[in-house]
Amino acid sequence: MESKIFRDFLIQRGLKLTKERMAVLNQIFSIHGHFEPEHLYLNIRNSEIKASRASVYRTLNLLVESGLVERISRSDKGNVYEHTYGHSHHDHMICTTCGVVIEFFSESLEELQKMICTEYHFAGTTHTLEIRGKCRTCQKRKK
Amino acid sequence: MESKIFRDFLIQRGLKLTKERMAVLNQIFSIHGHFEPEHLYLNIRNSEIKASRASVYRTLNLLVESGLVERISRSDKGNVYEHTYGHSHHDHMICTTCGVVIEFFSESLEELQKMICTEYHFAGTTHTLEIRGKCRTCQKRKK
DNA sequence: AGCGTATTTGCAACTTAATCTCAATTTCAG
DNA sequence: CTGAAATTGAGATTAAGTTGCAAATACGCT
Repeated sequence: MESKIFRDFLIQRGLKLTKERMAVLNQIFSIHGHFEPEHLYLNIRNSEIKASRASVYRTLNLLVESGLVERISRSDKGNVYEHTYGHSHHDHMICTTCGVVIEFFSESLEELQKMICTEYHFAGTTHTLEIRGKCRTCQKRKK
Repeated sequence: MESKIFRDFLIQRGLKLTKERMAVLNQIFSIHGHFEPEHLYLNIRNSEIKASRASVYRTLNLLVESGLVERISRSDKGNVYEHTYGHSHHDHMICTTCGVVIEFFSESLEELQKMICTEYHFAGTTHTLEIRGKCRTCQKRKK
């Protein structure tokens, strides 16, 4: 469970498990899909246990370091994150017209990337692939 | 030649070809590889024909719209761009230890992405693939 | 359970990249 | 050449995210 992982991460670093940190963690794992820090902060403002903007950002950074959360892109309006625990690796297609995000995964793509890394003697650990274009709906809408 | 392309782009949009815009264009195409807007601005400050920061940023956006320049990533410290004219498509491996950027291209990777797009009924136009990890040198350096 | 201390919090001030405002200047079609 | 429309530069502004610091809190120790 994610809170156990986070707790262990904090202990191992000599950090403390505060209610604010738990509030941020819970809020993130109650969100389905992607989120922006500001949106996250607003949700927390309206929840039972609150946390300041500073704490939200600080906790978010800790969560990224712990590996529970990943920053998946930087839009013109700040970062976009998603939680990765219980959420296997995937890449994104982003519609430049309506902004919809389609998640996809391809084993062949992963394999191919591994091969390319080998070829370049590069020890790849993570990657981000973002394909931009038009989603099915927006293609139709275009006269 | 890039200045002709830019000129045509401007005319087609009813915009004007100013010396400041040319200065930005020339500076960008004299840079080999990647650049950051602030760095670009500083170079222009020291060149023959100068342009203000505002003009540099405005021109940069126009160049991206014209397709001559591409924004390849958003680091913690702002955006990174590169010119694409006379510079065929490629992706990047970024060493998380020393920051070196390795450019690579794989036809199979491109093909595979096209297939995936078809599968998802997505009309992909551009993509960015960034593989992070350790470069050959940093792997060796690691005891 | 209570103590002591190192960590954390919240607030507001700050930082940094990038955009905007607007008066003065420049481009360029006619 | 002329004049309308676009552009420029300087500085103000915006917005995301970070930081300093005094007060509050978590938690190992006894």
